[in-house]
Amino acid sequence: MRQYELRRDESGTEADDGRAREVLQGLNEAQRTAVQATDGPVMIIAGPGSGKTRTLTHRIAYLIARGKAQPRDVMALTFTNKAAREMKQRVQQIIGSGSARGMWMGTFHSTFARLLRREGEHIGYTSDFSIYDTDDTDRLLRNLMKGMNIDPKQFKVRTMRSLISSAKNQLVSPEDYQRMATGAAQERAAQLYGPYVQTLRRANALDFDDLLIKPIELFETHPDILEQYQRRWRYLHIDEYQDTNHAQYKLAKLLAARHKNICVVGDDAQSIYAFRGADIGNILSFQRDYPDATVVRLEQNYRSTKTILQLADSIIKQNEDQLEKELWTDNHEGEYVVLIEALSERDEAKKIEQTVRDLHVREGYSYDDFAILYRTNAQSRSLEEALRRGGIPYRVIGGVSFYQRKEIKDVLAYLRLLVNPADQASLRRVINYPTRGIGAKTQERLFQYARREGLSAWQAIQQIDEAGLSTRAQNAIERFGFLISSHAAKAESMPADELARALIKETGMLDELRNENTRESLGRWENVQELISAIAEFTAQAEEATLATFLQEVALLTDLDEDEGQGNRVTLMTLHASKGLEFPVVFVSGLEEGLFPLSRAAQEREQLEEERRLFYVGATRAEQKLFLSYARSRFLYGKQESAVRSRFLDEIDPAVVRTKAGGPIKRQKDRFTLDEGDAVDYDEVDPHYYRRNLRGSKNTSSKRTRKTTRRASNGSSSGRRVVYDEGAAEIVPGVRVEHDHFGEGKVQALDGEGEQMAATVFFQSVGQKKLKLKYAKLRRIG
DNA sequence: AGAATGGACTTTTTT
DNA sequence: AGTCCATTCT
Repeated sequence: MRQYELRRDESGTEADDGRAREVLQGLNEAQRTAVQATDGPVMIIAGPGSGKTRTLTHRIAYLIARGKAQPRDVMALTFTNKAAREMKQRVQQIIGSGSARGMWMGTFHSTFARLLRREGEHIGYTSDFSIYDTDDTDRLLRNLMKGMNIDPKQFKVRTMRSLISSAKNQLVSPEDYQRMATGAAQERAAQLYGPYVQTLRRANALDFDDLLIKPIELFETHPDILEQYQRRWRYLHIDEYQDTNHAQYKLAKLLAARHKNICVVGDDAQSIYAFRGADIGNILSFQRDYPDATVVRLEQNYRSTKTILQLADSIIKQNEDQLEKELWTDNHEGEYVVLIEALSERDEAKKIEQTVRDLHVREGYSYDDFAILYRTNAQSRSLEEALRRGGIPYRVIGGVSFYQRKEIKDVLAYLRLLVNPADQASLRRVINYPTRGIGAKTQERLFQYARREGLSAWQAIQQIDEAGLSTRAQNAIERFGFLISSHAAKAESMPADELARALIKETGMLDELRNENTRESLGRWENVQELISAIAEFTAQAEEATLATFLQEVALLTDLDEDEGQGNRVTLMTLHASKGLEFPVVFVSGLEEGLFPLSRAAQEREQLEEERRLFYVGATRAEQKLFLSYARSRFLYGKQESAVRSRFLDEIDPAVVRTKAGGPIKRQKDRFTLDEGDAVDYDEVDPHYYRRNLRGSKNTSSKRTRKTTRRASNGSSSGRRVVYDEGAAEIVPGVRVEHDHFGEGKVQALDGEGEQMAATVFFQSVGQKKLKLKYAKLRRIG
């Protein structure tokens, strides 16, 4: 594509028209309509693989090419930082380098963090505020709960956090929430909400929700500032609009109110973040908010084969809530979608690994053509093991990312404390790490003293001699105070990376890691070094290159933002993380009841529909080949559990799916009929049945329906599933065995390893016995 | 103060 | 299996 110089002062000339025409090249009719609708509100309803981000990008380029807007008039809000980066690069590719300068592109969170850096002082935040992630807020909440005698066993911290979070997102104040809270959990959350907000405030800290609601507060209390930004951002673009929450919706509305040049892109069928407060209603009601909106549908799919699209369509058709949309593609028919059936999660992983290897060797796919998707992060383990065994390079996205690692968070906490001494969460985190003689008791006294005197913890440290502590404790605290303040004093004169290095060195963290001298501790040591390089790199090239900015941006980074990166590797990630990506070959694994859909989600229609959309998202990541897999038993939470394959497999169009052997797939209903011939109805089966513990038969659910009781007790018939595993002993829970003395019995459970392996067996003659396999000669029968 | 040990409990997705 | 907690040991 030809490059253009940006000529700011010649907008509207013929040359610019030519440039604008070029921006439209390679777009289909619908995409062009969306690009050219430059005035007023626009909603683009776009299916997967329809080039929606591309359309948005070209629209921005078009606005500039046509002279409708200067780069600084444009704002684009994306789902990930990476998406923003790519969009910026694309715009520059299309209309010339440097042409995106001054554009605000980024996620909602990073964009409004930036805004608060500039304007936060108007509502009482200095620009070096700390951003608390869920780890920090959970700690903080746990402390509050302790102080208020709320039992964390009865009311989980994460539950409290998410209740408070949704109240915040709904813009409900602590006072109002106290009034409207119903039920024990909500009432507790209402109790915590006020103190929680105050603690954050005192710490000059913001949580993720604050990054959105504080700007709203700012705009509502300072109309002049709002107007200034309304004037500036004349063109507002929002990608993945179906995943915006109420606060984001409100922000968009405020900013667009003046010019109404708001362009949103989204797909209601891909809304998968309701648990985080995303409101699918935002996209469904866009036309109500902007009655004169231009609505464009992007229905042509450029990504997937006809077969894959047909499968995806058969999934999403099952949902009641959706906007009308007819997806189609010019692509090839493609191959059947393949269902991989496995006996255990190890077996599943092995079969996936073999398939990857096979396609790599026989069909020449490169490793980065593959993505393996799963519902929960815990599932990556067995897949990783299989890939490692097979010598296939891979990378895992999500899970514990670099900036979530303990050693990194520790260092970051030190640095945050330097920048923002009010930051209480960080102070608590590092005050006694590495251990320096400030134990729990001393800390408690310190915080008590601070509270009594109405001081921040940091202020209390400054005057610790008045706190009446033992000399030893006092000295330890003074030393810690000096450690922080002496380095904070150097912050002005020293480059951030050097400062970080000096501080870390003096804390003794590095020595401790080195002395431990294990592979893990050396890895951690390297991570810390890497962090210091990252700080150096950031300060060398960022626009606002302060340590505070670094810390804020780092808090908002995700694994997804990482560059595709080095090397040719298979990608492993959750279905959620796969949003917006595409791969030639995709595996959707773990299609089992209770896992996908998750058992909690299967209860209510709305949640079940979200799971189904998640399946839809996963399936539509695939360009050429799609594999679905499930295992008949799975090792979860320390136990081997049996599993029934997912109801989603029954919902998909059987005409496009084949088993690995090439045969048509059998429907669940055919396989798991009861003796009487009744078909299995998912709604009637106790969900616990699916995840019944095969070992230890005691804790089977008491709330089984009549049908399932009958089914569970009827030994060898079609409903019974038994755990097998390749290479595993013949003796596994569920099999019938024979013993020289006791006769026939059934294995209930296995435990211990190697020599110590013992089986709990129920014998008809003598009842339950626990026998060491080494001594008892058990023979498997049947 | 801090390390070591044992028991209870886990059971989702993430900006 | 891993984590968090309380208790006990050093």
